[in-house]
Amino acid sequence: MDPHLLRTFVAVARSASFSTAARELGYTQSAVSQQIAALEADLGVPLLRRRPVTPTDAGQRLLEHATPILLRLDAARADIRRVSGAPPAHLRAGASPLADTGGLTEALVAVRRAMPRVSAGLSVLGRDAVVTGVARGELDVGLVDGVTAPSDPLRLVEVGTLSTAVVSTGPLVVALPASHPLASRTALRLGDLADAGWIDAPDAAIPLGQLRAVARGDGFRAGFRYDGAERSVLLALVAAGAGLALLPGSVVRDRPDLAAVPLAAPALTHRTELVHGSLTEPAAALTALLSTAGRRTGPGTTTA
Amino acid sequence: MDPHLLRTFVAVARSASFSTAARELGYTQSAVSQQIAALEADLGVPLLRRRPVTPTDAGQRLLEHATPILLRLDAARADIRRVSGAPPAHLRAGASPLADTGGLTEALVAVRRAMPRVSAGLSVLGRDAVVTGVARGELDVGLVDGVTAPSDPLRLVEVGTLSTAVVSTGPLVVALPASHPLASRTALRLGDLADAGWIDAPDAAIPLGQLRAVARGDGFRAGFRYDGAERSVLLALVAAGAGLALLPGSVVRDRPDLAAVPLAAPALTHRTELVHGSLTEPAAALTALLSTAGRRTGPGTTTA
DNA sequence: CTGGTTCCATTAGCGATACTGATCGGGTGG
DNA sequence: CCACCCGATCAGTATCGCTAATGGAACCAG
Repeated sequence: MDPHLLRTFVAVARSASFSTAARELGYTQSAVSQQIAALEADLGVPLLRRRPVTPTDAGQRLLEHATPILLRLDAARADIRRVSGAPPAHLRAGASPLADTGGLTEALVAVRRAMPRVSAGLSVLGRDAVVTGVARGELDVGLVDGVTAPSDPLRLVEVGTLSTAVVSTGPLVVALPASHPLASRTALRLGDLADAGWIDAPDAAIPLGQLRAVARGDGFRAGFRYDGAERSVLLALVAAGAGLALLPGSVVRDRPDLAAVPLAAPALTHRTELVHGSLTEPAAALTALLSTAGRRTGPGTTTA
Repeated sequence: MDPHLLRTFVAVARSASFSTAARELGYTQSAVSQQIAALEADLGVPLLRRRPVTPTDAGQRLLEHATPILLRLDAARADIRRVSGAPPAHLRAGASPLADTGGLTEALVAVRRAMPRVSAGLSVLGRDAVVTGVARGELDVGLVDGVTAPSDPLRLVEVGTLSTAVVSTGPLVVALPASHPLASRTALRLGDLADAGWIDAPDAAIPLGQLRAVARGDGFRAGFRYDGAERSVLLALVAAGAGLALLPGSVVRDRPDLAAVPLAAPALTHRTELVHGSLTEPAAALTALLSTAGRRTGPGTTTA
């Protein structure tokens, strides 16, 4: 179970082709074939059906493990690189689309003022991509948002020794067209809306999957899917009656054709958390500027 | 970052000796020396100080990653073995000392009656050992107990694709000597007891570390440590005034020299959860007998 | 100070490993 | 039925990773 073999196994399974994977990885087709054979010999089970190339049950299981293992190996590398070597001259931040970046932008600018030689960058990415980016060392800090009960931590992808700190929390609102029968309510219960028509907009609103996980209720069926991250487009969809959307209260500006009704029950808040590994020098300056609320640390970790 | 190298690195760091680790692993000392050198060359950093053998900062970081990575690799192996190959003729269960094994013992016996050819076994282990044992495939099912807010899952060691199900929940009680001033109370708030003298008995009572993590309060200092798992000894210690202990209500039998006062706040319950990977045939029979309450599944997993 | 001991590093040599390039064979589509 | 695509297999070779032997530093006893 050499990581090398795992990596090519993942590539083969993803591309459903030995030869394509070989080209991707810079091997010959023969090498890939032998690597897969070695893996199968080691585990004593066929992992792939050939022609067409499809994972077997065992292969599927291995795939589910391989990605996190490879991620964790990268994370270890990145972690070690951070503690050794000179402090880097850049500061790369990542944020999920709905994260509260208010403090971050200011802090980034402030760090650049204090350390003019460091270049700064900010990328907006999916929630998981932010966390894995930080783990891999491609980002120095990440800002991730999500929905939880007020006292619970966000449920992030587990990658080991990352620290988190709460940056801000706020209410959630249901966005409805102004003409909707519930638009005049002052508060809404989620249970009443399980059967409403929702827009599934993973990048522009709270993803319905996350909602189902937290609310434990089933339902929340998507009648419409929006794959962009543009908030104004999403709100236009809501106004046009494509469905409802759950959003952090802070992002819904007053619009005449929309109503934004606070969520009353269950008690859920929108929260953005700061994620980072052991801090490089510029990143430490940044987090110092951001750390207002109480610090918290991932399981099995201590904050320096 | 071959797992092979990681494994010997962990062994060397643990034993603080190249030669001892070599003997443990069945290598020559030379091989171990070369493996460590290879790892250091790969990462570009010294991982160990020699004479005496001590991890450097980078080595320490690597150690924190290596154990979970190796565990996860073992878990992948075990997972694959479970889906392939004949159903095993044994059923190995593990349970943490305070887990509610009431239903389990009956279920084990029932499975043996239904499938006379399977041999059954039960091991009482530490909480983490139960979870890692299940992950590694050394156990087919595990019963783990812990303390949480009523609607929260137990915070288990993260090893990937394990499923969990609630088996039972119950109240928590504070065990006090009968002569204690608070012994006559009908309920106690944990906040009032942060500064009391506690007995830290990780195997015989709720570990104070878990208590601190869940209650978010600091304090709960240990005035006395008991490393056994014998409940009667712990209760005798409490009666003798060595300190307080937090226990699941169900395990404190009436004793004249003891009081067991329910915990009123914060709202915490004692819960035992069933942990398992994909189920072998006998294990499936067992869990079917145990699954009364609602099923729940770990992040990133689906229950079959 | 000296000889012995312990421990890790280094080197030489050898067997195993893992790659490339070429070839084979089966399945597919024109 | 032929051409082609794709994965398996084989031969050959370079590299890797092990053992065995040796080297050198630190430590200890006398």
